[in-house]
Amino acid sequence: MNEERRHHLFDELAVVGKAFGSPKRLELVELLAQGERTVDGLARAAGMGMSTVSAHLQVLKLANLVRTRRDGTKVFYRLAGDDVAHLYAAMRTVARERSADVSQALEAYLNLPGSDEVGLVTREELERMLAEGEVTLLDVRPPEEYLAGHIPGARNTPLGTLDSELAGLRQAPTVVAYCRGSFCVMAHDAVRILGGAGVEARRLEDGMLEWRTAGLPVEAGA
Amino acid sequence: MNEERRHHLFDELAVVGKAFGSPKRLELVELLAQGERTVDGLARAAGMGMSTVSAHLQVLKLANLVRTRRDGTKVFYRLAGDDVAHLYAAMRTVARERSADVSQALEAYLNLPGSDEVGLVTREELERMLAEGEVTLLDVRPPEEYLAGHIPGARNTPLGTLDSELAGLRQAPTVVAYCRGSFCVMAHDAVRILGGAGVEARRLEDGMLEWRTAGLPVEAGA
DNA sequence: ACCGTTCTCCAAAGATCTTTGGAGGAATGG
DNA sequence: CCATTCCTCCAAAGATCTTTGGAGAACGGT
Repeated sequence: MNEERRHHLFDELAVVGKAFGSPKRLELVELLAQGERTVDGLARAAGMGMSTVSAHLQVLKLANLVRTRRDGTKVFYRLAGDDVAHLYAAMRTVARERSADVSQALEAYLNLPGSDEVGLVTREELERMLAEGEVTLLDVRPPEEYLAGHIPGARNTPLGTLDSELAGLRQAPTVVAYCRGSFCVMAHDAVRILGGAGVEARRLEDGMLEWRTAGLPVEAGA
Repeated sequence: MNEERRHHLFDELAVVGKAFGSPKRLELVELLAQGERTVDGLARAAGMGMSTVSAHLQVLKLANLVRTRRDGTKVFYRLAGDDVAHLYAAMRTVARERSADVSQALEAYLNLPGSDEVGLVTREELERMLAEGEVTLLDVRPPEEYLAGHIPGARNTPLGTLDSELAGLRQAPTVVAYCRGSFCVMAHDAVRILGGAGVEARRLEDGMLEWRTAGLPVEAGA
């Protein structure tokens, strides 16, 4: 009779755990950590079918990890709070530090051709550089994510548009690129592309997710 | 070709998530957070079959969340590190704060007859009381867990033995009881039992798990 | 009212997870 | 070297999850 209640408690707790137990759902959380998105925005970005995305979002919603907002025919999903982003980030960190499989998979994903880890910039360094105004900060994520929130002072230059920015960047002071976070490949790609075109660029060691969870200021809109 | 690598990364990450996605496994993690245990120690404490426990432990091991140590014919399992206990605690907190179902299930489990939440003691208060030596601190967990680590200065008085301690406790200064943590019912029961026998006891607001993850000193053995 | 858009819900097939008893492996002690 | 203890592995049944296409609901525009 009390045993039952304990089981019920852990059953409910497992609902939250299960929500983090599917790769597809984790991809969605990773995207939602960048800001709110519509269902088909997510489907498009993650390369999944709409029904599939919707089903996974229901699971996240049942676990109270996401909330929704309706605007016309569109439904926007967002994380239910900062604590959810924190939890996701914590899980990622534990996974990466504990599991050799995770860290290998991460390296394989990020270091596609070969390692180019010269000139990493820490958050603290970046803050200092921004305060002194001696940095060109590039947010290389897709525009929607930039609009939903970016580091104050950053300019949105999605990967596809980098080519047309080369001329300007050649004369710029220190160029620093960032993207979603430490599980995101875009800033790696950007630094590689820029380097190949003769623009020396450095990379922020992590990204927007970590910037947010560190409680640093975020700017939204253009 | 790169898409594949991303999927592989999230697949690996989900292995860790899935490990937290089963109620039985969460019960085991809750027990392991108190200290190392043998397989059948866990089976006994959680009321599960040995094969079942062993299977769940393999899942946790595959996710690198637990480690094993062999002593004779026995195999001891323990959490792989403090970060795992932290992650579990963080998940519990998010679940409790976000999900009404979890907090209701928790209340139903803890407040069995009715609420008796008078005289909660915070960690800070307890530290002060311990420093001034004006407290009788009761660890009401089973002996194995007490031996594996307890708050310095605590005396082990498992629930079943409380009756025989009543005489002594009536003369003791402030009595404070604690158990595993905020999802554990034993300290609630202890305060209720003591109160019913005319011993005024207070309860530490959480328990050993939170004490540990706060980085406070832990004493092992007798 | 009707249509197009966006999303949710449903049903069914396929995949994965959980539980179980029992066989088998590892270590110990006689 | 045999018996015992403690644990892991195996196989199979049952339960649960995931994915899918398509029906249908909510909404805005015409």
